[in-house]
Amino acid sequence: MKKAIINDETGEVENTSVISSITIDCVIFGFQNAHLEVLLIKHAVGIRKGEWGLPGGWIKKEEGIDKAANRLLQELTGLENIFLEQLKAFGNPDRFPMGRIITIGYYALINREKYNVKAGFTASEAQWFKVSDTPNLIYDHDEILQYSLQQLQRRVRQAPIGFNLLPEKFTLLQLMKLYEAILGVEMDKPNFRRKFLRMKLLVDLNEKEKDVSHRAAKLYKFDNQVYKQLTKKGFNFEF
Amino acid sequence: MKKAIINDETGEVENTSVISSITIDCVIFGFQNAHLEVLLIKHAVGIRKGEWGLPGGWIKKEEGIDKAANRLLQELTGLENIFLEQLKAFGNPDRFPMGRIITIGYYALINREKYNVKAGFTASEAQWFKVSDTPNLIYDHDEILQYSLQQLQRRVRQAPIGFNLLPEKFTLLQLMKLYEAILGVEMDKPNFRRKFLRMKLLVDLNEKEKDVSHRAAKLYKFDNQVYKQLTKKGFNFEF
DNA sequence: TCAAAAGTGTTATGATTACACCCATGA
DNA sequence: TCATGGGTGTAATCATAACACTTTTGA
Repeated sequence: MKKAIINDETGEVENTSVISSITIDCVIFGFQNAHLEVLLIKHAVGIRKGEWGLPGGWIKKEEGIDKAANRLLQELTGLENIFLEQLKAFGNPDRFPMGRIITIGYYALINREKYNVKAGFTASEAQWFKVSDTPNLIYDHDEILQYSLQQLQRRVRQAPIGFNLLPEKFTLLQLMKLYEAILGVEMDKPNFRRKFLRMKLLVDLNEKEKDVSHRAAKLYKFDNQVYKQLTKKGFNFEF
Repeated sequence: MKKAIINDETGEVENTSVISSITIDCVIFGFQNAHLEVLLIKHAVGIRKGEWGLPGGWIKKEEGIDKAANRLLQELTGLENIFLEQLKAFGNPDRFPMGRIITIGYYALINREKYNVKAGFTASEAQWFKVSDTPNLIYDHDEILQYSLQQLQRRVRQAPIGFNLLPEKFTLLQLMKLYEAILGVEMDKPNFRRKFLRMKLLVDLNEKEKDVSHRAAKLYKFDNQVYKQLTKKGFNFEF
């Protein structure tokens, strides 16, 4: 993590096994109670102590950038094989006040059910925030978060990446709430279910919800194999 | 340009006013004779002499990355206010054989009518290639080109960026050929014209083609102001 | 029996597709 | 007059949107 390597007050780099002019910052999205959330880190030391920012770190000299982002994510969450995509590089000359550092933004989509089992950070250091209700972030992290949201909204229409935010088994209403939360729109339940079922991307698990105080809904899962077979000539997730 | 700063044989950086671990590489697209083209540079010195690659260069210490990309583009083409967007960072540890250098990819769309007037490079150094018929490129530039094509195909459906490749005045068939070239599909002429005209994005110039050996077509222009007014709730350029 | 969400049905409207066909112009 | 592309018409099909309605379940 950043604090172990850079002196946050002088901006000097204290470890020469990394590339000193580039960092990685990662927007980690989760979905809970029909809300899109983001995992933020509270800075423990330095002049920015107590302020919130995106999790990030350095790239090792012999390490690819995707690999570095995966490593950081694994250090932070304890999870492997997380959905992770690069956003872009952010490089305003004044984005980091103690020196010229370009950062490469990533965003990850995680299934909060898995995350809760073994979080790598204590609650005081890392915390989930609703994306609609985040504190002011350090450096240009607000800009990176903003961009990642737009990117998520674009990508979720091009490919079925949203499923990475859901548990393996989910109901159609959960799926609809997910799209509503990401795209910030309201949808029609009957039309949504027909549209999605017509795509033939969901596998009916012949199971039902349990312990709900209303009619139990069917559970589905997303089958990536089926998707790959169907996706010869592009797919559309417009809503 | 790169050759002025880096020793291509040793990989040593001979200029300390730049960030030595990051470069910029730019895919410049043009459109001519119903073909999508890309501008490549022939390396004049070093061990890669004679091979083709993307135009690129260094980022100055006090310079933002978008600004650096714009500067490079202007040095190369003599044009200002070109459409330019970042692709992403490319950072495989072995992408550049003489050291660990991460590159930030950009792509630009230029109107070839304007470019031909005042090219910054001589014909032996810079040359247009059809994207369907490019030579093997140095380093990871084939990967960057490949990615930029996909990105162009995605972006052209989300926003009317394709117009940057056309002359200011164009016919509907030219526009259709552009979409066909970018997306690699065949389209139906009557349906295309109706669909595009229905969007109300084109301004009828009340002018006609000249010197064509068939019925002269109406000329249109794209009005970005109109687009911005219409684009409150997103637009769709699916074909 | 009520609330809450699951799930089905129906209809109007509009977009898309796949054509056939006529028009204008220079060679 | 022919080739070339410009441009209009039309009908079948499909997707979408809006909303009324029935079903299931636990409290």
